[in-house]
Amino acid sequence: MAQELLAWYPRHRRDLPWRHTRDPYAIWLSEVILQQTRVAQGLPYYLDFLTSYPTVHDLAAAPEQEVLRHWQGLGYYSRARNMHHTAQQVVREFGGQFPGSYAGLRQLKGVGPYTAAAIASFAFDEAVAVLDGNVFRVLARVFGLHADIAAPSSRKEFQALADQHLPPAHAADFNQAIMEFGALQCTPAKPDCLFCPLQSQCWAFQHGQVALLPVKSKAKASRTRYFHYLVLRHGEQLYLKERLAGDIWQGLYDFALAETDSADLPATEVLRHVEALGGHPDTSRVAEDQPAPTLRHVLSHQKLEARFHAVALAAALPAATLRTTGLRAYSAAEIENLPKPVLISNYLAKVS
DNA sequence: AAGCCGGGGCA
DNA sequence: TGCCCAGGCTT
Repeated sequence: MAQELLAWYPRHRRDLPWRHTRDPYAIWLSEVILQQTRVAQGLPYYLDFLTSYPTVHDLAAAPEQEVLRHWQGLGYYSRARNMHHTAQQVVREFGGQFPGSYAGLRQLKGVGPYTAAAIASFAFDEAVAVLDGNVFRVLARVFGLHADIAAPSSRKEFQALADQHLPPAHAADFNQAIMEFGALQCTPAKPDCLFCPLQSQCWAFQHGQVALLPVKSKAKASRTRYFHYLVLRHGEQLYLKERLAGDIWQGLYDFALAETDSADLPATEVLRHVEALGGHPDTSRVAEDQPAPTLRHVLSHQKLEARFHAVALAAALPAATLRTTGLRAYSAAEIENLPKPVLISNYLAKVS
């Protein structure tokens, strides 16, 4: 298998920027960005990060909020927070040098089994096999493995197989090759079996089970949440707050939020929430602020139905409210520079 | 082992 | 609508 993949790779590989470097920092950056992310989506972010933060020292010196703003739209924001934390750790504890082994890399926050193996093999030629969604799929089909790839217990079986087939002298190329092969040839749907170099040795092809493998148990259904945002405006400023730990979008900014179990929130309830914040609506403007736009937003595990209730205030919110809620008035220019969930960006684009 | 954490592209 | 994507952290 390794021989076929190593022959296939140079003829089909995509020309991607992180394949032209041995710099562990650049490779680490690309791997963190590409976790659960398609190449096409991650590529512009990789270029932006490398331009904005050419070295690990630059990234470590940046404020976390600025890093999150650059990450805006990529999702899984803990990746950005962990990445920033790790940059500071690498500078402070290792003099700006990344650990040079799988075991050392594995100690870094946000660097799990996949990413450690990727960096160790790509940057340091260490003979450790990567295991990502592509590798799971290729191995399941070629070797006819029916273990549930969503179950943590089946990892050992796949990892052993990958390690066994990894040519120690060609670790980097083999890892790149098998992932690229999964991304381009042995795809989830409609793989190109007709012109596949592994056809003669592929268990799934020989047994007509390509479409049945890999086996993956279904994720449980996601829940629906109803967000009622109070878009409080005073003059030319809007009130926003930072989202805290314990829920989605930690570290990003949104509006004052009332979450209920209904898509509707009567005007009297909106008013009650505004007054609870010490806000006094400018009654002369209430009419023009209706109706409240609704945006739907789908996450991997939640469906959000968000209604944006715009309220013009006759006066600024009291200082006590700002202290207890974290709300603050921002100008449009300031808001542009805050890291925000795509849902909030979409709303702002819609009303501006 | 299970739950949680985004967003986009595609059939 | 459902599935997948160069996964990792917390409980």
